[in-house]
Amino acid sequence: MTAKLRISDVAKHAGVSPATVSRVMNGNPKVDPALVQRVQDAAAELGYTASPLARSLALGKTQTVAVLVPDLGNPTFQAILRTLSRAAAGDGYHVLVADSAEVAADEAALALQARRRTDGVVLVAPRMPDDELAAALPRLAPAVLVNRGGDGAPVVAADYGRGLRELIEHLRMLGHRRLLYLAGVPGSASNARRVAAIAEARAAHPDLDIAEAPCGTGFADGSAAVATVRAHEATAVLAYNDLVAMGLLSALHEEGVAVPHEVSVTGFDDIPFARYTTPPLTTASVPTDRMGELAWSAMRALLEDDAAAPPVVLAPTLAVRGSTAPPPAS
Amino acid sequence: MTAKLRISDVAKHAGVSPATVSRVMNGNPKVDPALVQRVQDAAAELGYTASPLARSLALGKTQTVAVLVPDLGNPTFQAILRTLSRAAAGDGYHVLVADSAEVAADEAALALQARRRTDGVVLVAPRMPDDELAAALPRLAPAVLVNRGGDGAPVVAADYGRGLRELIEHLRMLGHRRLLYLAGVPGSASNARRVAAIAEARAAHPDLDIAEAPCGTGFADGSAAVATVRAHEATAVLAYNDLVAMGLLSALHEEGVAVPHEVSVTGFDDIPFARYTTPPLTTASVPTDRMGELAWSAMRALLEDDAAAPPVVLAPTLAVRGSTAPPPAS
DNA sequence: CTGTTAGCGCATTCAT
DNA sequence: ATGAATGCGCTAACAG
Repeated sequence: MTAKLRISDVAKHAGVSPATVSRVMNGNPKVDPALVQRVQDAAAELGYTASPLARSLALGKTQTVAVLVPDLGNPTFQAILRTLSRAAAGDGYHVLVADSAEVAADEAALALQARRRTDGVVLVAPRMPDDELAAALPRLAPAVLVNRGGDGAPVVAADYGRGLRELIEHLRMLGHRRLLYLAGVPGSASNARRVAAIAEARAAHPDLDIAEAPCGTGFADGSAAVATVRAHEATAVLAYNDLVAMGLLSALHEEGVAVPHEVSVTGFDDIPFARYTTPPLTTASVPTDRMGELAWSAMRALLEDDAAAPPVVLAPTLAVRGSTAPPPAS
Repeated sequence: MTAKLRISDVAKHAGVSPATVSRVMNGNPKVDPALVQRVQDAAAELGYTASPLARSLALGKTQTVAVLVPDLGNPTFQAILRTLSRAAAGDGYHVLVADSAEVAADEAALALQARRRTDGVVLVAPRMPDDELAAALPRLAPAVLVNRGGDGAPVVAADYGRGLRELIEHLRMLGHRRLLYLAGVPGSASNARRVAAIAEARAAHPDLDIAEAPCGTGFADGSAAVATVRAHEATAVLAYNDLVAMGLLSALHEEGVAVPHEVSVTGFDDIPFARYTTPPLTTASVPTDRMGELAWSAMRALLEDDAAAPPVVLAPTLAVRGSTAPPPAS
């Protein structure tokens, strides 16, 4: 009963040719209603479903897209994958995931490989150098870029610079003048945007003193940065992202430093856990769900409408919570 | 140069037959070394790579497995997907992901559909009823079950009952006698295991008073349970999982209830964020990474060794952190 | 060892 | 409107 059925089996059972069965299965309008019925009955009776594999080979389309992420453990990428996956499923597409495990050197090869089994690929925050990306893009098309610029592919990104600017402005309005930025990976595009935003803020507000310290992108990095933070005279800390902020919050708590009473802390991304830290984290909320949806829309446009979607840059929104407050009276 | 190359193109370029090219590409040992070289050169020169699609159709194998999860937003499933995906990639396999969005009624269909494009499917904590699962399994084979029992498929699971027992024992040793269990979804297998463990504990320790209250599985549920918790006289709360515990911790903090001084709280799963809550969460650490690896091993065994792996039940380990302490002297 | 033939399962010309 | 042939791109069985 679970034997593999071919289209010819159904054809015989219905007393028609394989071609007719194919037409019926694909809803081809120019078939005799009577035959349609007979074929459908036969198919139902046998429990037949066309082989997606054979179909893919014949049609040249797999109804599947690949999504390449640097790390499936990163909340931001998880959120994007989740919404993208659901949106794609809504349109009858499947998703093949590839995790480069943050090894930039493997990305291009992984993407190419995944692309060959699919109709297109979504590159989420690819870490590979610009020239490598530019070289790979033509071979990957149709492709969509998330959180990374590039030529030859629609882009869906968040405006990290703007997010940090708003965070800085928020702290400034609270009265903070001495800030400390805990940087992410030096080479990354996201970090560069933030650094640029800091430069702008300095120019716009000469009374603002913003120091920068190397840090990292995870809990442990934030936790380890506690010494640096205490050594500085800053009254507020801009963590690279929520993970770093959470690590810092945790370490600060252990050392008995009150947040936000003695020092304010901000994150970035607004991951689901951000609102449940102690105190709840003030952060720049990146609309990852929307990004996942838009990335799919862009891909679908390339796939079906054959038209490239215009670049989309989403503005993070400020989420003010308990980890920021006016600086201590001193 | 990016034109689609067929095997025949390489064959002509090398002056051999397509079959020979195929043999070379697949490392067939019985080919003249000279020809091997010529074919490899030709392939390299043209930049040829065999079409995975055509290969799949001819071989009847896709080198891809499907992973069905109830929710890509759940940290536990994310962790399993992550390690599973990397393990599979290590063996040259790809992963197709399907998210049922917690709609149990769609699971079987989704799994079947995904299975047709792949060589096997890993069902992670499927929510569908037992009879439906039993009916679907034969059609899904080869399949691997994670955190859910079933006939006809290798099982990789965590011993939730044991985890809760250890948590209870930990609290008992601390001196707690009145506990409150915040339950998950009533119908779920995971919840049933915990409830059974509670029954055992009651039987073993008559002096233990363990109440149960319906709650849920997310932050919001835990947060909303704060009223229930305060109404009870319990000195310790066993949250269904870490998310519930975090929501509760947060709400408790807002209401000025000191943890663990006034009340102890335990979680379950040990998600990455558990050690960064305030206070850090005492929880039963479920080895999700190991589970992802084992699930892949089981699948690979079915795929390549054609042998079913024996069921594996992993014991969670107690992670004692700051959210539990002896009950208040009262 | 190598080339030729025949599928894998389906969609789609092309005739009728 | 339907059936018969042809191709999608590759691998395997079969000769030679």
